[in-house]
Order: sequence, then C-alpha cells, then structure tokens
Amino acid sequence: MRVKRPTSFDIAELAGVSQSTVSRALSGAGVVSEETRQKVAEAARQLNYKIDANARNLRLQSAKTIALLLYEDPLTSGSLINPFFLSMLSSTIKAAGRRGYDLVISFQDDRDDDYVGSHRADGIIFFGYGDYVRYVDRMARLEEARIPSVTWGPVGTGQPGHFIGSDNFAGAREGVAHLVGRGRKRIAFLGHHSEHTPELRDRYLGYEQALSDAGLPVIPGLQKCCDISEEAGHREIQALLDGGGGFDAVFAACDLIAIGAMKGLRERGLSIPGDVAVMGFDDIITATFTDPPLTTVRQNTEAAGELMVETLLDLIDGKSVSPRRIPTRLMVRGSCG
Amino acid sequence: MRVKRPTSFDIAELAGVSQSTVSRALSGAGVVSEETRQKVAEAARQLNYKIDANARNLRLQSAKTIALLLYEDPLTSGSLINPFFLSMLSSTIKAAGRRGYDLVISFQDDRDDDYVGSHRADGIIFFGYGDYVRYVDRMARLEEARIPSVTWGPVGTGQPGHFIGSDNFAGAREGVAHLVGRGRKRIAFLGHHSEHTPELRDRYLGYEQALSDAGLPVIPGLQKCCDISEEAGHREIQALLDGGGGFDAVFAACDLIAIGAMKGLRERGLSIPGDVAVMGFDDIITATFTDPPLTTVRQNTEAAGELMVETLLDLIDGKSVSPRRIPTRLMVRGSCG
DNA sequence: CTGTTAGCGCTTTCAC
DNA sequence: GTGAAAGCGCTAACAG
Repeated sequence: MRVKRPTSFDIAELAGVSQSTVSRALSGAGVVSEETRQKVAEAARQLNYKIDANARNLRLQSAKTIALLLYEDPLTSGSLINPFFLSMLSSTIKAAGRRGYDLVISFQDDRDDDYVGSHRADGIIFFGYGDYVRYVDRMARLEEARIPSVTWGPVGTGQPGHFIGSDNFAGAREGVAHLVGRGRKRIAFLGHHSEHTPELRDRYLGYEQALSDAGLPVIPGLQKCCDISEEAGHREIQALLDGGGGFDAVFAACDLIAIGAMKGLRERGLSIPGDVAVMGFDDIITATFTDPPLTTVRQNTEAAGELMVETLLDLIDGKSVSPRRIPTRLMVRGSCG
Repeated sequence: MRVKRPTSFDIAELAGVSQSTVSRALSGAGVVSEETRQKVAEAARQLNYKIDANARNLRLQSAKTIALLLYEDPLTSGSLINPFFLSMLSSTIKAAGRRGYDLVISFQDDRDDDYVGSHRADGIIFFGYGDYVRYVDRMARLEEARIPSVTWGPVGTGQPGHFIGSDNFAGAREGVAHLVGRGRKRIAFLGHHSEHTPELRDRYLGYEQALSDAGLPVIPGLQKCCDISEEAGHREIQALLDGGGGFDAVFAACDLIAIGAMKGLRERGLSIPGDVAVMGFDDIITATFTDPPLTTVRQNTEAAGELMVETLLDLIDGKSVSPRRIPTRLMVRGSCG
C-alpha cells in the first residue's frame, strides 16, 4: 500500500538545481533568485511534492503541532458532551491552523509529557472542567520540565501554570444583577463552588457579590452543589424543591445545568419565568431552543481559542506571557422575564 | 526555552550497552536478554527518556497518526455543533488511542493529501454531513494516490472510497413503523433527501418504505427539505404549518431538526404528542431533556469510531476491507405517545 | 544476544 | 546565489 513519494532530490533533479536549493526555495527562508524559485515551485507542483514533516521536524527539533489534552472522558462523564467544548475545540483548531500548527487531541491527560518529550507536539493546551487541585502537581512538574502549556479555566489562582479563561466572576455578577433588576430577591445557585472547580467558584462568588451589591442576603439552603450536566441540574433542582423551594430565580453555573433545572421546574408545574426565572452560563446553541429561550452569560469561544494558541506559541518562543481574563456578555432571552 | 532531551545514545551510555540495543529493548521488537532489557528500561526511566517521534517516524516512513478531517465548519455552519459529532469524535479518538495512534483534527478538508503526502498522518477519516456529490472527485483522486481513507456516512452509494455508516434505511423504517403502530397516518418528513446527502436520503427512503409497508400513501406536501440544525427545523415546521398542516406526526432526519420542530409546534399551541408526535434520529444527550423527551433512532457512536479506525488501519496495512452498516436502535421516550 | 553501520529526508552552515 | 556536506535521532540489516 505504501507509495514511494518524491523527495527534495527528485525535485532538484527535475528543476536542474541542487537539493539544498530546493529546500531554500520551498521554505522561503534562504536567498534564492526569483527564477530558480519559479523553476523549483513548478517542479514541486508537477510531482505533487510535499515536504516530509517527520524529516523536517526531526531537523528542526519541533513538531508544528499542539497537543490538546482533555481532562474528562466525554463518553463516560457526560461533562464534555458539553457543546461548549466543541465550540472551544473548533476555535482552537482554527486559531492553530491559521498559524500553521496542527492539533492532536487526546482524552488521556496522563500522556502530557509524552507528547512534548517525544517532539510529537511543541506544547500543550489543557481543557475541561477538571479538578484543579489534582493538577497542581502536574502543572508544577510540567513547568519544571519546561514544557510549554496553557490551561483553559481558572485565572488567578496563584498555582503554577499559565491560564486563560473567561471573567467568570464579572459574568456571574452581571447575570445575577440582571435577575435582581427584574425584581427577583430569592435567587438559588446551582453548581459547585469549591476550590476543586475554581471557574465555578468564581461564578459563585460573582453571584454572592451581586446579591451583596443589591443589599440582598445569601439565603441559606438555596445553594446546591451540582455537576456539569443536564442530569445533575434536573436532580438538584428537585432536591431544592423537595427542600421547601422558596426561590423565585435560579442562577445555574452552566447552561446544561440550567436546561436540566428547567425540565425539573416544568415537571413540578412551575412556570418559567412566571414562578421561577432561570439563567445559565456559556450560551450553547441549545440555549436558543429551550422553552422559553434561555437567558445566559455568553463565553467568547472565538477569542478564547485565539488567545490560548497565541499564548502557547509565545511560551514556546520563550516569551513571557500573562494570564488573561476574557469578558463575557449577557444574552437576554425569555427565561428571566 | 527548548530543552536538551536525552537520546538513545544517552541511555546506551548509562546502561552500558550500544545504542541499537537500546532501540531493540525499548521497541520490544528485536531479541534482547531480559537482563539487558531491565537495565535499559531503568536507564530510560531515570533520564525520563521518550523516543523521538519524528526520528522514529522518519525512519519507519509512517506517522502513527490518523487525520480526522471535518467537512464543515462548526462555528459558521452550525452543523457540527451537532453534539452527535462530539460523541463520534470521542469514540474515534479513543479507538485510535487503544491502537497507539494519535489523531490530528482539521476543519480544512482541502488539506486532505497534505497530511498523508507529508507523512504527518498515515490515513484519513472524513466526517460530517457533507455534500457527497462534491466529494466524488476527491475520493477518486485519493484512491488513485493510494491514500488510505474512510468516510463516515453513506454506505453503498457505489462511489469511490470506503464507507462506514449507520443503517439509516432500516433505522428510519423502524422508527416510522413505530409511529404507524401508534396510529399515526399522516407523517411528515423533515430533512434533505437528495443525492447530495445520501445518509439523509436513506432515512427518507426508510420513511417511504415504512409507509408503504403499512399500506399508507406518501402524502404530497408533507416532505420538507431541511438543513441539519435546530434553526432549520424550527423554520421548516412553521412552513409546513403555514402550508396547511394536516399531519399528525413528524419524522425528523436528525435530533436537532426534531428539537427545532418541537419548539415550532409548541409556539403554535400544538401539543406533543397529543396533536403531533415527533421522532428524531441520532439520540444526542439533549433528546432526554426535551419536553417531552424525544423518541429517536439511536446511532451507535461507540461501534462507529471503533469500526472506522479498524477499517482505516486495515487499509493502511494493505488489507482489503468492506463497507459496513452499523445497526441502529429505537429509543422510545415520550414524544410519540 | 549484541555492536557496527547505513540511511530515512530534511535544514543549515560553510565554501565558492 | 548556489552547491557540498554534516547531522537531527532513530530502526534494521548485517556481522560476529
């Protein structure tokens, strides 16, 4: 099955120049006369020549490739089925492509230093709602091994590593302020808020801040730990209702939770937003198609992918980088009145 | 930033053997005494040695990598936001990983022969609801260039290339038969059914077949061309209703369309499944969380990823392969009564 | 069972 | 502006 592909020597012969000239002409690097460049380009086109990536990368000691490692298994955990990540994935791949980088993807986060150690990738991007406490050691180790890596998520935790993420605190604060502005006073929170998931904790803190801004108390019992899934949202809203309810709005840490919660509310005969307003976070496509459409805090995935790749490539080039928070944007639809 | 990484010579020196012995010991290929193997393994561990992928692949003229090319752009087309593909993506990556292959992903389908031509990948998997007519030439060209490739989707079109896909015809037939069994007689179809999208056409044909099986006519005007998105489903169900309605069930070519259609029906005050039963295709996670939960024809993404990778690797090994249809499974929930 | 040696295809000095 | 030659780190004959 393997087919003999042309090498730069074949091109050289056809173009009547030396192999090194072919390399110079094609890489655009060295100085080559315009005439020679033309000849070489034509010969390459004629033989359908492609530079051998392995040879090139071996010589250059690089890979022109970024490894994208995902914390969680989308098939078993459900977390990554989160359409939000597909959107992130796409923008990241495109950002890398624009800079001539390929992306290899793996769900086995334990292969981190394998990729860079073997020159299969030049750096790593980490993705997913992981347990960040578990990853402190890993980050420290990668840093020590001088493996360039960027992690999506919690910015400003002070732990080792480089981070890019949304401004979760400000986003949540703005969202909950909107709820307050519509007259809601007893706002529940659905999501984790421990140190293990700093992104969600920031959203929780934004929620608290917005209440405090408005002089409203954080009502005990209205905060529920909740995994990132529709199932969990569905389950926890029921727990909240079983616990006596007493809320007129729900701020969910992500859209999937919000969607599950809406299902639970409907099942109990509560109207949205009449009885309970619901707000999400992320702005996945489905948010437009819930009933009513979901008001939510949008994360800018386009900017996110771009910034992560840019930051990683800076790191690979040895430049210094700083963590960055990407602004969110409130998308007002029908679910909050 | 670049760090000097140990080579097999460093390992050889530390272990007190020759470099080629290191290679043999680590690749597991050649014959090496158990004692030597131990020594080498220990030395490698000690220096945190990783085989250089570029050197290895250059030597082996392979890449141990599969390129996954997606027909459409998830950010602009919306089609790939289709959670179904994330599920496929995940199972494919895992199947490849189990066999020691990495996956590079690109949304630029025009880079097809670049990947294999440059030895960056050993073969290609194509993905997405593309316009297959446009791809006949491409497939023929890849075949001629002896580039191993497998395409997800339409099995048995007779066009060049190797295909793996669900049994769309049988799945649709079973689904519509279920609808008929519940007493529905005027069943609309939402989706494309041209030669450009053979997968959807097969679903359409299954729909026709089920009606014919039951002695029911295909009622003119109840079939609507519809893109693969919630937006389109929403739009086209309205067009159908504006055109006079007259249907008691909708068979949607995919879940996203079904979800959009449900929204449209609700907006017109129609009850599901009371007035209109709705059935989808794919079984994305969200199907469980619609109101009512969506009855749908499930595609087996686990088997799909496994089979695509297996087939591609056979092709790479020069083995002959045959197209395969993967059985679907009807998931009965609430939306069809 | 192990060591020596010859490349894989490319980029990049170094001469000219 | 171009050619000759070295060598990136590995695997696989080939000897011994």
